[in-house]
Amino acid sequence: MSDRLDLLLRRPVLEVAPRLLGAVLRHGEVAVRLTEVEAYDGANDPGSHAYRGQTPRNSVMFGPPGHLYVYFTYGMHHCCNVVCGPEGVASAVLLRAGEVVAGADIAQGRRLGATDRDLARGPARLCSALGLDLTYNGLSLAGPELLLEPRSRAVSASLVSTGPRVGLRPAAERPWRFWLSGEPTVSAYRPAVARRTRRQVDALTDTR
DNA sequence: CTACCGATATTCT
DNA sequence: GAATATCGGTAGA
Repeated sequence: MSDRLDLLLRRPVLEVAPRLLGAVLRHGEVAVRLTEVEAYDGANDPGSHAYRGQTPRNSVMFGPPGHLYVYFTYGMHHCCNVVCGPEGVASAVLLRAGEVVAGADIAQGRRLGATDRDLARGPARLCSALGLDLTYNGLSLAGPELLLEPRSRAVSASLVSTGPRVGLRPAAERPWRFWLSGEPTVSAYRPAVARRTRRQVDALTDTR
């Protein structure tokens, strides 16, 4: 891993996350410039997969920085994170959205029907556009297959917006989502909502 | 544009 | 059994 990437990813996750805005993640011919990320602070963060300790799914988060943590959710989607902090500290940055800056034809093939703007607009869409799934879990971001190219300097703070994370109930108030202001590829904000259970639906629709 | 909802594996209670 | 770091399709304003 380049010294620059290693030094960056060893910093506290709340410093790393905004500094990844504008960085480029490459997988083969496809490259995405990151426009939206979220910080997850391991054992200190009730919203983190690592909050209750190590499991088979989250074990990569507990390893060294500079690797990709990929998880499978909702029975059909993949999402990916950059593991950061020193080994043993299970913090990570969820890659929520980006702009496809190379290999758009390949990304289109993986995201049939999507407009350019929507190719990587959302964490599962970003994974799909880059062709990332569980077989990439734990892979190094220092190449050759996967390469994370950080900016030499963080984007100006005036271009960065922050707000609550998306889709979380625990610790939803923490403003740990970071995005580039005004970028069209930033995902639509959807607050977590408690959905009715099937039983409640049945009770409401019971005619009797 | 917003709102809702189904699909569905893994983890948690 | 229920919740979940989501998305795409549909309906309606």
